[in-house]
Amino acid sequence: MPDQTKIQIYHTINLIPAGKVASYGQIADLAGLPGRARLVGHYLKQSDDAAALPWYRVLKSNGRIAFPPGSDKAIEQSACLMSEGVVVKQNHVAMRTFQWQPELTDLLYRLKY
DNA sequence: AAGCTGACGAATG
DNA sequence: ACATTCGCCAGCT
Repeated sequence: MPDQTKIQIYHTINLIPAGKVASYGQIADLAGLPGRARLVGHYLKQSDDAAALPWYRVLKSNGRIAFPPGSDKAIEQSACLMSEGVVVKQNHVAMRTFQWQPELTDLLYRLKY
């Protein structure tokens, strides 16, 4: 039996739309695991591309990339985000404009009608 | 068993 | 914007 919480977390990460980002804590919350941000990082690390997850869309709550500036991973993540239209400057993203907001976007969509 | 280490977060100075 | 402190807890010494 696979770990249920791990599945929940992977599933939630898969819901992040291209061109948007989410924080580790946000993923934990949406997966029903409030306060477990570190667990998200933990499972994301061990996943190692077998799951084809959009790991690069997950950032720290303050918009910073979780890797040291200039590191291979940081550069890779930055490149992936830029290719989706997310503006990355000095290892950080403007959460105000790029953070995924599920329920709010849902509301805006309904309000069109 | 006890301590440390994290792809973290929020609050505080 | 940066550092510190504390909360969090699965996995490894």
